[in-house]
Amino acid sequence: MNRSKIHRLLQSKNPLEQVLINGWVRTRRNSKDFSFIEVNDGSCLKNIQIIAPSSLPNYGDIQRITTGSSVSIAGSLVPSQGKGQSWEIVATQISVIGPAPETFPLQKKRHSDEFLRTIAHLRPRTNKYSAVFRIRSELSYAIHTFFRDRGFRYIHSPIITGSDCEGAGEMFRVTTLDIHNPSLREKKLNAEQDFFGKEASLTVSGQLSAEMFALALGDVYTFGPTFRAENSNTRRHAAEFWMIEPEMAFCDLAGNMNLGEELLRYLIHHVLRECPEDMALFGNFVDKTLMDTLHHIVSSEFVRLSYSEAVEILKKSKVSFEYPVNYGIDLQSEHEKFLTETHFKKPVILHDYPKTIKPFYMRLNADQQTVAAMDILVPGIGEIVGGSQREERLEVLENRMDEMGLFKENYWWYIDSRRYGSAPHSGFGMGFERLIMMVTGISNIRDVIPFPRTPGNIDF
RNA sequence: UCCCCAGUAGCUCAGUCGGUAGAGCAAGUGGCUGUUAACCACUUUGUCCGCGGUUCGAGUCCGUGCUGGGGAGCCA
Repeated sequence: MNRSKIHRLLQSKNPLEQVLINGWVRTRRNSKDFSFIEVNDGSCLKNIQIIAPSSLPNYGDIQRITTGSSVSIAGSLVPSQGKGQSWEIVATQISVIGPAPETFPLQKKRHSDEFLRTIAHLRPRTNKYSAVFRIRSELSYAIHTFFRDRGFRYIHSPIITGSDCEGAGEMFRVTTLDIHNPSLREKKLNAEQDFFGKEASLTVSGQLSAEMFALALGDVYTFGPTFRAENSNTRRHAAEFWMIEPEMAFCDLAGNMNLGEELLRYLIHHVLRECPEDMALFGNFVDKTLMDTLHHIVSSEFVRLSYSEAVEILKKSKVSFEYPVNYGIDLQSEHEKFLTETHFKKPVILHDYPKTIKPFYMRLNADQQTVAAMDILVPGIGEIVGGSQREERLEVLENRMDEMGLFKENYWWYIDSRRYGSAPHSGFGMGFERLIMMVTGISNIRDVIPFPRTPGNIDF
């Protein structure tokens, strides 16, 4: 007999004579002539109720099945006589595959997120975390669908990079040199002896690679792991996270903003439609306002505002910020929060920032003072997307790099793309975990990634 | 890295004015029962985060370290 997923059985239109399920026991209750066992197999949020009649040969063992045990159950799917579920399985055969002794840490009660983080290997067996990771999977699928439908190609940009300064943050060094080897230590380690013959790091962004491919395949995107060695200790930062980076040739800043807005709306719409049960859990137990917030985001246009307009609004707001607002200074978290959560109460796309606070690759505007940058800010999360139109003019790019004191030799290939058939192009990076946080209402990034990596924490 | 808060039973937490520790859940035993995080009764469980100090006496006060959380910066 083939194993059925509980998700399918619960959607059944008719009783089924012979079914087989495998899964993990969530709870068990004894009754007079039988035992109720609730089994979850991860295929959906719901458990299926098993009726284990006392006539089963191993009924004695069945009455001692503990929460967390894995079981295999054969029987028939019948309409439930009790309230609370439409189908249940009357078992004809039950076997315990792997028992869970009483030290099993997950109880039939609510646990704190902090405790569950200490047992990250077991937390996907809870309702909330299984829902998070089903949604994470569904969002990944939707991202590929979104881009494929629009003719984008998926590019696998390298994880290990030799570009020693991509400008997006501190990098993790990659080396095969043995720091425990005293002879090498005495000789002083140097990169020429190393695997690649020069310094190598984990990527902080696939953008530069994606630009090269956009200038060949037209519209491309990357979707992969990204690494930042910043000593960030916040609920919004991880040392290893996933990022989606579309890059479009012959596309300006407005087109870039359109794509970012369209992508966010599409993804929210997708999970609301495809994962209603899991989403209801977050709406009920994580954030009561989640559904209203998401429907609002899907149905209303994002606000588009230039940096200087934003500065004006903040100055006129009469709110006493801890950090004063002034043109030329990057906006602080409290300012972004005011715009998205108090003033507009919806996502805001800020664009055209002063060039002094943005990286070299962003396209210089005609005013010579601002660059064609854009950030999408959402309530509760802050920056979820950061992007720009790229500087496609060779001389302007080289001047900018000189101004900012970069070693152009390290970027020879990047600059080369502006020498041969250069074209206007734009793109952005979207933090995948921040997207999941927005969609689920979960407030800590450590709870939306299977095994989070943060400063001082690499267990599991 | 900086600022603030917390750390007590397996989990979630209470512990008053400084007088050496408690509840619910879990676990164990028995009962009841088409039950719904079942219910009822009884039972077990402590490096009060570590180290040092003040005190006749510290879970409680002070110092320090560690761990966790929130905020800031960096950003996605």
